[in-house]
Amino acid sequence: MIVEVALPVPLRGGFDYLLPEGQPTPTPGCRVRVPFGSRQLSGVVVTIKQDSEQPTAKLRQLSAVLDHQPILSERLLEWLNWASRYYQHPLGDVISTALPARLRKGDAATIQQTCWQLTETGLAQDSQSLKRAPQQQALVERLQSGRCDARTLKQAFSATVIRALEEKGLIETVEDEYVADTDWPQRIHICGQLTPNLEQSLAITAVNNHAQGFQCFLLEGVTGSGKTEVYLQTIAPLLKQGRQILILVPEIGLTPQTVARFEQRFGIEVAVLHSGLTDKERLRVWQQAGLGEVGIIIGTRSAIFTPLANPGMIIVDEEHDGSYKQQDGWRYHARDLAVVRARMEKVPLILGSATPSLETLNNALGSRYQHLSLGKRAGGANAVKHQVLDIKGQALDYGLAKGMQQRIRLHLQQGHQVMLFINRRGFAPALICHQCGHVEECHRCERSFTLHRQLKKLQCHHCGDAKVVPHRCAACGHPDLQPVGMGTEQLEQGIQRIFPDYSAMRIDSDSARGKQKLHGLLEEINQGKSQLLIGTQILAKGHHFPRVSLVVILDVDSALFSADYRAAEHLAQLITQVAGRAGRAQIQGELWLQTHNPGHPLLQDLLNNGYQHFARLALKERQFAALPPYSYQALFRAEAVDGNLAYGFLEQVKACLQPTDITLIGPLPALMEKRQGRYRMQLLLQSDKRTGIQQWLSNMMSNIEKLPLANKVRWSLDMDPMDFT
DNA sequence: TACGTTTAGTCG
DNA sequence: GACTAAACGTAC
Repeated sequence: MIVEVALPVPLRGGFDYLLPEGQPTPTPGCRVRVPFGSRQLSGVVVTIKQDSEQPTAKLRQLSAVLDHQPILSERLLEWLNWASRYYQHPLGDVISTALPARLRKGDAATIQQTCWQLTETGLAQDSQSLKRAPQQQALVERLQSGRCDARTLKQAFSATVIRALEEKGLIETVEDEYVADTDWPQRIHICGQLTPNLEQSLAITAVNNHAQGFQCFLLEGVTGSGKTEVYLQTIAPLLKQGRQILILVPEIGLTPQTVARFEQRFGIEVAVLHSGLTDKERLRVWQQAGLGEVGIIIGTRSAIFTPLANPGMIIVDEEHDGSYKQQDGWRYHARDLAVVRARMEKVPLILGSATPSLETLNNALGSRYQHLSLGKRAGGANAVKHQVLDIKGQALDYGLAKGMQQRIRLHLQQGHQVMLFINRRGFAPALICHQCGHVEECHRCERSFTLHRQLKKLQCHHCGDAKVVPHRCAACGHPDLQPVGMGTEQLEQGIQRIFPDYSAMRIDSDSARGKQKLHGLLEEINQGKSQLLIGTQILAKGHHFPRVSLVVILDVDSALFSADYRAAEHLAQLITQVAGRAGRAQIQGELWLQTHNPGHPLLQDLLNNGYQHFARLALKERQFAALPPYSYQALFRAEAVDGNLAYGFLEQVKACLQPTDITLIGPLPALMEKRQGRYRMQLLLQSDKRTGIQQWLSNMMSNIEKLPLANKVRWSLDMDPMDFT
């Protein structure tokens, strides 16, 4: 018997081991401990086979089998196998990212629980002898029908009763296998269900009609159109059947309110997976979900790996959100993995967004996904008016044109709140010497340091390096150092100067360090403590600001002319999301964009015709330029202290490619050419057929790994890259 | 020659 | 990725 094991090492393929005599054969999905070089590693059994391609002499024996039951179901294992091939990432590493840290380290996968049972004397004794202690008598009688776990017993009997019987030697504790508690479907009690409007009804019916098999839905609904209500009503019948629902939300969107809404509607506990959990808590949720003890699991990106005993549906909320893409190690996209998982589990998948990604929209328009639209804002809130302000040749105070200042004042005087967006943290993005023009730069990234006045520091936003603000120019020694450009800190200070009678609040990742703090600040905003809100994108996600009537985006030009072809899409999403979160029925909301290019066609289209129309136009542009989703990309990244090595490696990769239908672009320097002291190069593969790239990669990856420069540079492959920094 | 440091190669 | 043995460099 040969056991093939996937190990958490950056090497392709499994490793074969011999099963020691007398050992029970582990099934695929079980963890095992194996000798690997000079150390012991734990991995997961992938297959059991009769013979190995390796010479038998080379094979070593398994050290131990860690699980009696597989911790990964056959289906999950098959899914991860697919993912490993699709992303061209080693299976061992894929499996290890999919497992909770505790299981990776080899902790027990089964839950042990403490149970009470009668001792031998307890069994022999007649319970009538305890007549004078009715509680104790009841307890003994309860245990006569079998052991009972400590938690349940504590609910029925006081600790004193238990202790008394223990001291009498009638009962004792014993460690026992945990029995899953799966009666939550009976506890479901639907409350507070809203009457759906026509569009919501249509969407709910459409999903219900396909609830028993795989079907992918795009639920495109403007903010406030009641997407959540559709989720709630489509999952209700599934939950009642005891089927589990997995919900993915963006990192920033996982709020206690979201969780509370699901708990209130169904009256059952919702399991939550987010970055704040300890390893132990995370393992517990993983186990509960796998045993079928929880009906609803809400989590961020990595929650897609949660096992489900009886899956009913997967929902990816705000599917366009960038946080679904893992940006290091195995660069998976949780939304894309969700599609494949739903297909394998034979359950429906809902992708929800007010501003769907062009990839998803394209799938919906091409009928691969069923397209459901919610166009009306529930509760009759007015649509926010979009307008542009041409700032060509205008004098700006802290980035604000005079006309804009007047408009802001108008809204403030009406007692409303005003929100200002700028895409830069800190005080100023650079510090320049007024005498010689020298700019303070991070030597590891060759980018200017951002000035943080509050922290009294210069900080590199690319590597996190920080130093104290110098008093003199490092080049000429002159003390006249001036900030250039503007960030949130400076805007806050400036806006306070222009509007001294109103209070300003800044919300960015500096001021809102820590999740709790962000929620606190958002609370304060909605209580009306500040009238002027200054922030970065962090403000745009997941929160409503009913008192805000005016939103200003200070600079949209950088996105319109970015080297990243997705920048316009992301800007449009930001603008639409922001507009959707401001204002309410009684207040006519306004959104203003300051730009030097008021006539830009995409901007005009967005303003006049809304995101839906813009997205279709942007898709046409992508099609014309043969960009995703009309072509498929894979990106080789390489970095090294010596830029020539990174370049040379990618040249070697390029040389592996025979002329085929794959277009190669590069090697080119990354958009951020140097980072943390390393030069970064990229080689982009593009093809109009996904299979073309896939085939070439699966044939070539092992050759690429053996290239002479492959272990001299740090390199990685990014399937469906989302950014080119 | 003894020691610390970098590098190439391997892992079943 | 982590580890080891070999190669290399340096001090005495």
